[in-house]
Formats: sequence, C-alpha cells, structure tokens
Amino acid sequence: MKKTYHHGDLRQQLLNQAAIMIRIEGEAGLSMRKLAAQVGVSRTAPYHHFKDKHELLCAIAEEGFRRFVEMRKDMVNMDDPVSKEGISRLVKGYVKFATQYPEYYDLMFGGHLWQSGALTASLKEKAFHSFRSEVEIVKGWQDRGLLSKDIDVLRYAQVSWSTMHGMSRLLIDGIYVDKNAVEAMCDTAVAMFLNHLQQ
Amino acid sequence: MKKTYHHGDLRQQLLNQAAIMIRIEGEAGLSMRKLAAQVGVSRTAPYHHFKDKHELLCAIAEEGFRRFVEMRKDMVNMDDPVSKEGISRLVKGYVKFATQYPEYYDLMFGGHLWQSGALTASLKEKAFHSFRSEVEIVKGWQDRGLLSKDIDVLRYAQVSWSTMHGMSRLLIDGIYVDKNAVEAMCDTAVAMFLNHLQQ
DNA sequence: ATTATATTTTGACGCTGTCAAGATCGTTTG
DNA sequence: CAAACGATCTTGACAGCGTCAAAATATAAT
Repeated sequence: MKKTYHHGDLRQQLLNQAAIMIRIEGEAGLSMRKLAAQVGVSRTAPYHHFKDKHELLCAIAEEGFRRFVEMRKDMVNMDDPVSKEGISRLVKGYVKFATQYPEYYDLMFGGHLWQSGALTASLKEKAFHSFRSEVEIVKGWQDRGLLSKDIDVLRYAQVSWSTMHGMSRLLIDGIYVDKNAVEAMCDTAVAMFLNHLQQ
Repeated sequence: MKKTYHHGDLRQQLLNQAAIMIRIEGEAGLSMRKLAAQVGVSRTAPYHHFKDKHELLCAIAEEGFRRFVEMRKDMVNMDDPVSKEGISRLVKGYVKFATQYPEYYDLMFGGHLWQSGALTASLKEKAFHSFRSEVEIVKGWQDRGLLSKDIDVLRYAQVSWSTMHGMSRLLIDGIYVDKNAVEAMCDTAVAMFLNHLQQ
C-alpha cells in the first residue's frame, strides 16, 4: 500500500471500484461523482486518469478481456479442447464467465461501447484478438473432423459465437431466469454445433 | 388532425416521436425534456400519460411487440413455414426485424428494461406470448420430422432463439459490421438448427 | 532552491428526471 | 345556464449528472 504521488494507485482503484459499483447497481448506477466519492477524492480527480466516462468504461472492458483471456487459457490447458467434451467445457466456460462477471461482459460485448463507434485503440485490439482466436478454435474443430470440410469456418464461428453470446445475454438480462437450465442449454448448443459429427 | 382535449393524441405522438429519437440518437439520446419539446409541450406534460420514463420505454417496447407479431404473422401466412425454406425465411425475417427496427428491438429484448425487473404487466404478457409461440414453432419442426424426436423442444427453442438473438445483437451493436454476411450467417444458422435432418 | 510537471480541488454551467402547486380546458351535473 | 369536477397542461423548484476552467498543491527535474 505504498503511495507515490498524492494518492498512489488512483487509476487502478477507480477501475476496481467502478466494476464493483456496476456489479451492484448496474451500469446505469455508476456515476463519476459517486465513484470519486467512494474512492475518497473530489469529483473531477478521475478526469486526470481518464479523459471521460467513456474512456473509463473502455478501460474496464479491457480489464474484462484480460480476465477472459486468462480463463480461456486455463481452460484449453486442461486437456484436449478439440473433442466433444472439450467443446462442451468451452461453451459452458464462456457462459459461466458472462454470468459470473456480467459487469465486465456487458462492457466487453454490449452495445453501450460498441454502438458509440469510438472504442479505445487498445480495447479494439483486444476485442479483435478475442474473435480471431474464436475462429481459430472452430478451425481446430474442422481440422479434427468434428465439422464437415465444406463448412465456411468464418460463418460458422460467427454463428456459434452468436449462440453463446445470445445465451449469455438472455441470462444476464434476466430474460432467461432458470439457472438450472444453463447446463442443459449448453449441452443442446454443443449438439447443435457438431451437426456433421458422426458418433 | 382533430383535437379532443388540449392536445389530442399526445400519448401516441410521444410514443412515435420517442421511437424516432431513439433511432436517430440512440436510447441514451432520448430525454423526457427533449421529447416534450419536440412534440411541442412543456417538460412535465408527458408525465400525465406515463408515470415515468421507464413506463414510457415499456410502452414503446409494447408497440415493438405489436409490430413484431404482425411481421411474424405475415411471414407464416406466405406458405408452409415448416420446411427448410420456411425456416430460413423465419430466421432471416427475425434478424431483419431486429436490424431494421433496432430502436424497438433494443427495448423489447435488451437488458435495459428486463434487468430492472419491473416490466409493465401488459409488456410482460406480450413478451411471454412471443416466446411461447417460438416454442410452438420449434415443436412444429419436430412434428414434421425436421428434428429428431428425442430432442427437448424447450431447450432447443431456447438455444435456437439464442442464436437468432445473438446474431441480431451483434449486428445491432456494431460488433458484426459486414451487412453482406447476414444472409450467409442465417443460412449457416439454419443448417445448424436442422442437425438431424437427412436430406 | 527554483522551475516544471503531475495531480487534486473548488467553482461553475447546462443538462437530466420528476415532484408540487397552480392554471386551463371539456365534460358532467344541478 | 351555472357550478362543480376531473383531466390535462404549465411554471417553479430540487438534487443529481458529466465535465470544463482556474486555482491550489505535491512531486520530480534542474
């Protein structure tokens, strides 16, 4: 807990506290003024670390991608991810991340930042990297014969991601409320993904 | 353009104008005060037709469901919806509605209203009706032999809807930007849905 | 020690949602 | 026809919001 400068790690503390506040009160419940108050600085102090609220939210989303990539890495390291079991784990892991950290998922893949059309350069990069690796994974499925050769990998990745994203959104947004159904939904999704699998 | 009372059809005009403003400036760009100004009444006039902003948004969402149901009805009337072509039309129609009327789709199936957990009773009813008919459609697929008998219809409806919802969201939110890919994505989705179809 | 730079604060502005009180209009009733 | 009433609209007010400008302060570089 050493402090350089006046406050020390204000920037990081703002990011952490903001995520907490979004988690508790929702994204609409986060205000720059309340955030500053919670951290114990004046209303405009945060503006020396983030140009505006938008930039703060982008930074939180980046933090989300960092966590997401880490989770994904752990998951692949377990054992062969290119198998029906591996795919199932991947899908369930995705949805679990989304529902466990909705405050990050909303910002990472929600309309609020993307519709603005003005993502931070570093955030954009992380997001595109994330999607690229999604395509790679599907390509792996195809290479292993889990998918027919004549499938367009890019389209397939887009659609399978849509499914995972759709389930996540409907769960987060409270449209799908039965948490006990998540497992079965994921299983159904996996079965749907591997339509050309003869097993 | 006849007027009863002071203004006449203020309520309906508010709903229409609000939808227009959301379409142009996004949901964040809609304020009660600007809305009132645009329609030509004072700031608090709208509050005699809607308890608060939340209730106004719910009413707009309801209007969206009305349009959605109508589109859906026209689509089914065309010809047999329980065929690969019919399903394809249904999927494409869904995504088309979402991308064509994002101002309505956002409110109907977005987190903003649902996460609040306080939907208008009439809106809730329309939403549940919408999902119930989705399940019916999938059941029709199964009855016609497009889906294997041992599939859980409810789960399958949830997942297939997730896919359509996911594609719609990613398109609306500007995460999927290639509009030319929509057709191919929908085709891929349909192929994925009908995984047990031998054709 | 002095200058420069990074950080924080106070003050201010226009915007927001919405409550309370009063004004106005249309309809219903005596 | 007049009086009362309820529906509709307006003006005034308040607290909260994002954020700019200017001043204050603490640290780093010279």
